[in-house]
Amino acid sequence: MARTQGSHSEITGPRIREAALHLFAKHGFAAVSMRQIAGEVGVQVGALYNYTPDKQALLFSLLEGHMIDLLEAWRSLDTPQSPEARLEAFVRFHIAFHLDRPEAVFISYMELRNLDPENFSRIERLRRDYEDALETILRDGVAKGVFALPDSKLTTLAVIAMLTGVTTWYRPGGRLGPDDVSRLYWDMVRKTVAA
Amino acid sequence: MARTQGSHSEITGPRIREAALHLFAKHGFAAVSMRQIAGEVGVQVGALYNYTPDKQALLFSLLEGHMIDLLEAWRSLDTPQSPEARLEAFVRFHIAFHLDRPEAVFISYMELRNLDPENFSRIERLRRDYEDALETILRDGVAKGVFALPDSKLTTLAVIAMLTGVTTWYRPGGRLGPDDVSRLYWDMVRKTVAA
DNA sequence: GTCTATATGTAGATAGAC
DNA sequence: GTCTATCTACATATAGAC
Repeated sequence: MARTQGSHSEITGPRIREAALHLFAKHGFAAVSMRQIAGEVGVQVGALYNYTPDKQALLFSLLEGHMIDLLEAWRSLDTPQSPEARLEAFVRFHIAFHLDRPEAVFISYMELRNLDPENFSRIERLRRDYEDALETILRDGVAKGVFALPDSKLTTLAVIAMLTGVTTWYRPGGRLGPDDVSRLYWDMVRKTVAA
Repeated sequence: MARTQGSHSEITGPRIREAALHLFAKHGFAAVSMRQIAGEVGVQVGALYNYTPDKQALLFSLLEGHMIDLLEAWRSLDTPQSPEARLEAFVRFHIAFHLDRPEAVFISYMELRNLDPENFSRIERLRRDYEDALETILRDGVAKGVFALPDSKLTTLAVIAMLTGVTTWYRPGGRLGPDDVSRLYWDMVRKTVAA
């Protein structure tokens, strides 16, 4: 799908990122060629290098963008006071955010090993920041006596794994809608941490 | 690391599978070349094709072997009568089995999309068999009134996601040993399904 | 900013000697 | 059963014209 020559800087950049996100999610970073990405966008392969220095930087930028979006979205949310209400807000936020961008979630878990070491560290730092948000809620609830958990770090990781797992089976138009899913997961989390 | 010529059929096959498992887990299927696998084993690349018709078949065989091992191990376990005891047995089994072979677990989740469609279906069928084992326990507990869950399929998937998540952070010699981990996860699962 | 052409390397898989 | 040599295809990335 080659395109006639011309300058399209404002739209080509985002389209490259979208195409890369889509293809990386479907086939995996290593299995996707720059030519495939170019083909999906409708440009020739050389044009991609006006927008990214190399393939690795393109992957990193997608993963970093996703983590920054996640943290920003959570921080800009008006969170309630009580630990229970804050935990419920976190559960519902996490599910809604993740169901909204399954491809970004997918590559953010799957393609970590294709990052070079420095890029990997940066993503891990962002991930830890997000985990800390949940752990803080849990610790606070324990301190106030409304939650009971033997190990706040392990519970944090277990809850996030459980919630993120929703993206492996959820399909729009399926038996359960997003609100059903949020409610059911919140039920489970609530019981898990209950005092 | 080339090796002098000679016949080693009894040992080369397993060593190829080990090397492939290790390299696929570390770098990803698509990022690993047949030459790398041969190098790790200490043979030349042509020799690999005495043991697998192609790279795809090698991946499938690793994933299928893992799922069959998992199902066999669970089925050969003497499971108790009561739903609570059976659920506890499942949780402890799942964690012990998964902590024992982190690389096979890892590629079994990460490399599904690199299977061709028919191979993918076969692995999915085995995975569903395993999920059914847990769902049967949960349904039984609900019928007997000892568990309360709004949706046995969703709870099945949530519990498996939570338990399998242990492989993403567990490291031998870390703060928590395998028995600690099993106990803590069992605590969480028990509360989640409690009536 | 995009194109075409290309440099350079490496991939999966096979053939035939030993 | 393994080796060496090779076929064919495709990879990332760059140079220079438009």
